[in-house]
Amino acid sequence: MKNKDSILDHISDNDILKLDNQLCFALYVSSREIIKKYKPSLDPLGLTYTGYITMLALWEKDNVTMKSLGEKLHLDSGTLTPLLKKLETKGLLVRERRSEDERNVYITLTKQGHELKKDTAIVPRQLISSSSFDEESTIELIKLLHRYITSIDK
Amino acid sequence: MKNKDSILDHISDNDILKLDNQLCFALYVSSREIIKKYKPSLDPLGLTYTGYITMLALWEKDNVTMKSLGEKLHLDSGTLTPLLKKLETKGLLVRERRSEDERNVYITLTKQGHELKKDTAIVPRQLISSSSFDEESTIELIKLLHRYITSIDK
DNA sequence: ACTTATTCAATTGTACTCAATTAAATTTTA
DNA sequence: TAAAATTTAATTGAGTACAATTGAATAAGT
Repeated sequence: MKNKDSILDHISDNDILKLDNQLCFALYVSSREIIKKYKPSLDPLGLTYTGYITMLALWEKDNVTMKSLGEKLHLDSGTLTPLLKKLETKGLLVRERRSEDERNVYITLTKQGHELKKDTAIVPRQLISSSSFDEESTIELIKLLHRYITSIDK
Repeated sequence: MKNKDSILDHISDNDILKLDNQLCFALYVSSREIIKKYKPSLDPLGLTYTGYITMLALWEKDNVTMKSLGEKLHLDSGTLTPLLKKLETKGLLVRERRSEDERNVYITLTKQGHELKKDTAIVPRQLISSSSFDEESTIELIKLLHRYITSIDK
């Protein structure tokens, strides 16, 4: 059984180093540009981008350990500990250790944290409606990215 | 002429806030995860990820102003000034103002900067060959991302 | 020419992001 | 059960990102 021909077999050093051929660079730019677009919508809510996606995760499921939250968001304690402390200070959530296993920190939304969800629903709507990228391509792109993340995760 | 039905017309607040429906989150995770994958390849070269893409841009075209380099990389002076100073300290490039317009800082690669290109060509090859994501999808993904970046830029 | 506006890089301050280390709690193993 | 290994969060330090401000140089307007 033959291996399929790979692009790598024929591409020159010069071409393989071109910025526009790098998946990493396309992801890097896209990610930073889209995060910038969120700022005007998030500022009035008092949320940073990282705070925003953390709240999205918690609105889906709170009363979770920091570890499982970190796995969902692909963030570690170095990022999450200070971020969650800030969100706690803002009154959106509570961090607590429980006697069953004192190592874990459980994150639970407060009433205020739950209530913020209503005001936040306009955020993705604003983003999508101000975008000139068509819905079909957006859905296709999200699907491809999920497949990519699954492949890179292992 | 009727407008096409938009997903936004029917989707619930709950669904539109789901993490897995957010393009921004898929981009955010993909970008950070792929950058992490580069670290083992870049460490031996003494390059950070940002230093790496900066060198890619300069290997395509050096003797450019910081401004035009920043536009290519979507980075501003707050990020580039300290980064370029570090790359200059490492002997990879030179930063200089010219009498024709003292506002601009021109970036030029040194001999050492040019020579690093040879050793770097293995980096994207290592990444691609260690990836379980197929080439066809990768190319498709890059194309979609370029279209997306073009659309978000304006 | 002179004033005003613009451009560009540098600086400052805030907020991540992550690798590596530390310390406490729990689990596993001998 | 006592020692060793593992798990979990917190901490530390380096390196970005980026908005906002500053200051110098140049361009535009009068």
